[in-house]
Amino acid sequence: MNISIDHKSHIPLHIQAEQLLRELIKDPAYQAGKLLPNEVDLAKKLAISRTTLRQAINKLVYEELLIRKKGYGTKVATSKISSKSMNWLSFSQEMKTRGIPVRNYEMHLSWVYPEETIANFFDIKTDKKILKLERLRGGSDGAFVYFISYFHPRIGLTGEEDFKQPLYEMLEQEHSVIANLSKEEISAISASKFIAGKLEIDNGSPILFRKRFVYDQGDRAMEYNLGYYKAESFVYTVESRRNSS
Amino acid sequence: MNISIDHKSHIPLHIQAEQLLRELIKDPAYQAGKLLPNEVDLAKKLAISRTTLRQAINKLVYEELLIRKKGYGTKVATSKISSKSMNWLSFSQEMKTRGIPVRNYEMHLSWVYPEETIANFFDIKTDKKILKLERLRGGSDGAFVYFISYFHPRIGLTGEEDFKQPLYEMLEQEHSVIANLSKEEISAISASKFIAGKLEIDNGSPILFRKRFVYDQGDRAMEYNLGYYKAESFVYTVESRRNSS
DNA sequence: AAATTTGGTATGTATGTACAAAAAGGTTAC
DNA sequence: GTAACCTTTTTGTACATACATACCAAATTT
Repeated sequence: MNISIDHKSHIPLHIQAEQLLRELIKDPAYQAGKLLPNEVDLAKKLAISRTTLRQAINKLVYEELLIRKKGYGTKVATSKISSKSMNWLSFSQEMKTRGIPVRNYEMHLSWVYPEETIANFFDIKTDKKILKLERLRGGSDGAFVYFISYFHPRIGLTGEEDFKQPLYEMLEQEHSVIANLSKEEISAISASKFIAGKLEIDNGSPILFRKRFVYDQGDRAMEYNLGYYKAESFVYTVESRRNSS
Repeated sequence: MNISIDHKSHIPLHIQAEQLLRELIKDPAYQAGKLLPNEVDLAKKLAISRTTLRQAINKLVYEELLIRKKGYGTKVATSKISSKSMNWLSFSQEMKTRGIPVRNYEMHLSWVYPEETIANFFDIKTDKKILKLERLRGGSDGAFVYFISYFHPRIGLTGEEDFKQPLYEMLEQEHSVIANLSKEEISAISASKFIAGKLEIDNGSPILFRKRFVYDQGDRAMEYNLGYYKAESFVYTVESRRNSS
């Protein structure tokens, strides 16, 4: 076992050291809390400089796999963090689980020149129009969310699709595009005049604002979505668990 | 402006450099894609070594705020989704990853009879007082969040603990209670008079409100936490992936 | 005009060195 | 006993230096 460092390899030493460490800390003894060899000794043993070794250790420290303590040593973190277990739901599905029937109050399709941020996200130029979908949606007693979606040209949307059925199902069936990864930013903002008008609330009322960056199976940007939720009517829930081992 | 490095300060140079960079890249010119000054020049200008500067840059690269290209330069990442999907972070940790030093503006401990909802969550009676911790926290330029925490009596908090250090670390070390599961509800609300007063904003301003139910390793309720975030100052990020793999 | 070479620039890799600061454990004095 | 001090161990901070490698653009050749 006991892999070692190959100085003649074209693979950088700190990368080799990093991989070596990853293997090393799989040892139950280390998982149980045993201290790693100290930096100076380990560097000597691997025949690399302390600086190079630290480069490797630092990476694992950043990933919260290792914990270092000055004057004490380095050990494997007791429980690493991962907050998967996520709620990957479209709006329709979200509402269904809440038992609320969805209604579309307004729908508007248009072709627009993308703003800078969107063009950057899609990695396209700003001189080519893309499809913009706006929807005012809610339950039986009124609208409570305004959505704006932009789609990557790669998908090949014509604007003739049926946007009344669940969006992601349609994309999957009609265009073989599967949403795979979503990065979301949730914040609170004041309602602009436009949004306040749509949601029929006072100007400046609190809005739960959700930006959503959606990627396909190849982790390529596919949709940029903005959601403006009427304050009282929407709660975003997140469940995260620490997983030891 | 143009902050510089204080060699006499007790704050490590690479930390100073890191904060300086964080400020620097807020400049719209850099956000637009302009290249940062090259390492050698910048190090010279700041009167620190290239190694030290690289330490700072590396951290931002890890956070996906900066992108470096060999033979080309360093620029601000285009879609700066603040990465790190881990919503499992204590407030102190959250701030640390953002490079904002935490300050406690107010702290108040009290023993109160739990409200119905809290008693239900903890599965206790309402006639026994529990510990309530209120904290007004923020950065160097003002408070931006008001926290209210209730703790399960099982933990055995006396109120004499040091609540200035990171909460979950303290609980783990002093009371061997490890937070394991967290369910969160995020919504937007209007600031009540009380909260508006604490955060020094107008009555009715938008607030990002986070309810947090925290469970220990045995999935037993341990903390009930309410967070009122000043609107502009906090964005909640979530990253979720469909697991078809 | 198009393809290729080359040089300049910037980051990437790697080492050696020195001292600082925190933690742990042992020693001494009371 | 135990509190205060000292010593050792280990990570933290910081610098100077050298060469490697990728990217870009300008000069050169085809």
